[in-house]
Amino acid sequence: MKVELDKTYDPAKGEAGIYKKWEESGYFNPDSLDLPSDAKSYTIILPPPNITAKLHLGHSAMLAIEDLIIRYKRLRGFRTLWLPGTDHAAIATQNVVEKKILKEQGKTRHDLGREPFLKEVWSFLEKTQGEILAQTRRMGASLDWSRLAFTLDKQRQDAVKLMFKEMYDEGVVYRGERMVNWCPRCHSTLADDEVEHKEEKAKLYWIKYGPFVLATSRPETKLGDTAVAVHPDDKRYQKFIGQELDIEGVLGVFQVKVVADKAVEMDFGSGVIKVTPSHSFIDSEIATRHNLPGKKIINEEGEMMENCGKYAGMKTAVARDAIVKDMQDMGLIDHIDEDYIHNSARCYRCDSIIEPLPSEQWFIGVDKKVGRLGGKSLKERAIEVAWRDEITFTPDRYKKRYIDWMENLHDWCISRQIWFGHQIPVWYKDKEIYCGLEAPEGDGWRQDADTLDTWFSSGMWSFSTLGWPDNYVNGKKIGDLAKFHPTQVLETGYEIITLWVSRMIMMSLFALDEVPFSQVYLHGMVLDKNGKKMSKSKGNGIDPLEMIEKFGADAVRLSLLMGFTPGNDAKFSEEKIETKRNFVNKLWNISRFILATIEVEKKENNTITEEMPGAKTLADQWILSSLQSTIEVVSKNLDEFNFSVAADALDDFTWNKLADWYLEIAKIEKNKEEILMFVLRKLLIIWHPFTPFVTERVWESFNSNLLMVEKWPELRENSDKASLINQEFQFIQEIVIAIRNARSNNKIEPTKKLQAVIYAHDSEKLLIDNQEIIKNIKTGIDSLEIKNAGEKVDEAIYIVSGKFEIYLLGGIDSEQEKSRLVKEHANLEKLINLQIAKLANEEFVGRAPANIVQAEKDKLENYQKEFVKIKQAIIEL
RNA sequence: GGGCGCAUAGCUCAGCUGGUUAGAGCACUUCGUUUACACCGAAGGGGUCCAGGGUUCGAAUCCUUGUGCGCCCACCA
Repeated sequence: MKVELDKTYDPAKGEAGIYKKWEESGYFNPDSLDLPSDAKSYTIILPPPNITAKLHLGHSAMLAIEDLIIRYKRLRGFRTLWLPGTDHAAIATQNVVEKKILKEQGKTRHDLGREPFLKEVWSFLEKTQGEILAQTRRMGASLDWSRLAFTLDKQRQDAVKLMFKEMYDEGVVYRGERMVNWCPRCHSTLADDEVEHKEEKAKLYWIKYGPFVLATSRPETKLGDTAVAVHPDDKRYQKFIGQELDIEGVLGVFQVKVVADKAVEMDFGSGVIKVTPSHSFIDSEIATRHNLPGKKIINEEGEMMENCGKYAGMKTAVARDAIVKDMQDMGLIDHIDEDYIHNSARCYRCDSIIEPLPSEQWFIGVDKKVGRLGGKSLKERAIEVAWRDEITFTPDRYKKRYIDWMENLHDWCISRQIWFGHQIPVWYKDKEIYCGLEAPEGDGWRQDADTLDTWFSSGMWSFSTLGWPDNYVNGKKIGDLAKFHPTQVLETGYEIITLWVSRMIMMSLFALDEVPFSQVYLHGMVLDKNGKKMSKSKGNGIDPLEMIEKFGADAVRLSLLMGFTPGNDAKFSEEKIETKRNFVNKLWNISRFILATIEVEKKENNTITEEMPGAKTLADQWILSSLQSTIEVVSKNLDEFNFSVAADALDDFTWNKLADWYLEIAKIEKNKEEILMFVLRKLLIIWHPFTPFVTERVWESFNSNLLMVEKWPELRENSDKASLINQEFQFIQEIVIAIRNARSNNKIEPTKKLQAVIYAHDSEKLLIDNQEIIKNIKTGIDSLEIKNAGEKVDEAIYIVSGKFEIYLLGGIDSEQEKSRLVKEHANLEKLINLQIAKLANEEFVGRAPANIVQAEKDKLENYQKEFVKIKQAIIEL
């Protein structure tokens, strides 16, 4: 039978059906793959998207890359597992839902209360999670849905509790009163890397402070001052160091001590700073070094506390104005800088100004030496595995960034005063404290109200998804954990190295004493066409679903895979997707043409063979050897994560070699069914990881088995013959292009036939063997004479190169022809002079390798030959 | 303040360990409905590879300085 494909590829027509077919086959699940028992595993755990909103293009890029890797490895015979999941994203989700209920119901979470609020959160996330999973399927992601996980489902809750308890028992998790980043809006602590620093203009107040004048941007914190500090080497203030001073303040006179500390910069301001140990990180450190008391004056609401007299209850910003006014009345303000630029710390989720506060919180001690880590700390082990290349980074510059960041890591504050998340598994009763998986027996126990930082649970993602702790018995991995951990590669965005990658490494080392993955591949950000981050508020985003509907999932995938290099951001536009849609259609039409020329019977494993079909002509040999080297290049670059390079090579083979040349030749030489079929099969297989839908759809038109689990073509060295074949075919191509060029140049009607005489120097046989190609492949030659050499032909268009001479009869436009020859002549003259100069340079001839010098000599010789002939032709014209 | 990245055709980018007349796609010009594809085909125009200096027989490629843009980290009261 003949297979007939539609004239243009319509992605909408088949994508959903194909995805369903894949899913129903069960092959997304590695347990269903038909593999030898010793087949190696290849695992990627999907970075779980936050359930705060539906997916954006960045997620699509991630899915395209990971699905590419997984499909490639599956075709290569690996036991591939790509495990899906979503992230509860504690604080982010809570913020979104808080905004939602405020808008819809006019209520805060406190109006609702903990349980009703959490109910709202769960119904919200059910909806977004559904959207996210649907979008993921639309991209064609071959994820094992049977292992779908959520960072806050029952299994993960159990894992988190146990992890917390084990860390608590080892003393890695501890509770302590420390300075924390406090977001008054979220009413919670934040980790250091959840704080963003934004440059902005503020006022800098120069205030009279006892014998000093000093600068501060936060005069209201004066109420919490317990010292002033100067640099130990500052000559101006030597005599004050160690003194107790009486300072006049808005609430009366108070005492401060003068201390000397190197943290103070002499050149900034007046070189004197007021020290507010309870509301500044730097001041807190100074206070610790000098044993200074702290005085807390701002509460968790961001309000001045009762100990602030008449300012009590005011928000800090209000109190600041009030205090400044009072100080002015008292003559305590020296002057005010109105446009002082400084960095303000803000919450990465709600943009509120961060208030540093002392607070009792839970921490992970990254410097705590741990028995199970061989007496080393989490930090030490996490750095060590990178140095030893137990984990490698692509691009490798991120290894340094990772290590730098790790080395500066402070203890990680993990408790959050929000409701949505893993509640801390600790119970209190009077002075007693209990950490465990369940509430302790007996009355009067009260569970810690706080929840865990979202990165605590996502840090466990590599192994909590694979069945830890159930699959970890007496220090031995069993089940999925044994089969799939450590995973092979973590593919994620570089912006998340510190937040997530590092946490995963520490958590896995602690729980299993092994790395979570052996490679980290980092992709860049998808920017809009002006190079700006896409964001909802800017309205410059592109909705992936809309693009899929318009151009198809394959086109969207290709547009995110090509033109992206590892770790670098890339600009993106709808036009780019459009060009990829065009390519997908080209691939479809190549298939359409081949299938239309061939009788095929739809059957299982349709005539697939590792044996190359016999090549009858040069073109046959050429396309087969090109295919072979393309397979090599694509495989190598996929192995090295150079996805764009791999796709470029495939694109070049498909369009420039197969479609533009071989298919045209097939129309001329005929009887190529076997080779066309062979090439089409291989082509569909190697394109499949990039464009799974269109390839599967073509495949299913003549196969009853699935392309998805086909076998990747074998790699073999291209024979020495390949380079000769290539050279010979290129020779034919040069002649064809030269003839077309001459036609175009002389403005010859496309339908007008020409006569040609070719002097082939020593390649007469080669050209005669391929004369049908030369005559018919868009060259319009009706009679062709080929000889090794011969007489000049009059009244003909003359084309000369180092390798051949062509005379074209029947269409000459003398003017055009002359100007073309003159141009060519001038160009050659330039080249010849360049070569002569090069070869006259004794140092070049003396020092450069002999083969390079010889090549340059040959080049010159060829130029000179052409030059002479062209000169002659111009004269005669 | 410390670190990293980028600078190549109008646009988006390739150019690995230095060696053809520096490439591709889009855009542009001319021509084309020869039945796979106009989401196409053929031919063509377009670049002192950011600037200065250095290494080398030879530099877009290596070193150095500078300029411009972008990012990360730290942070100034």
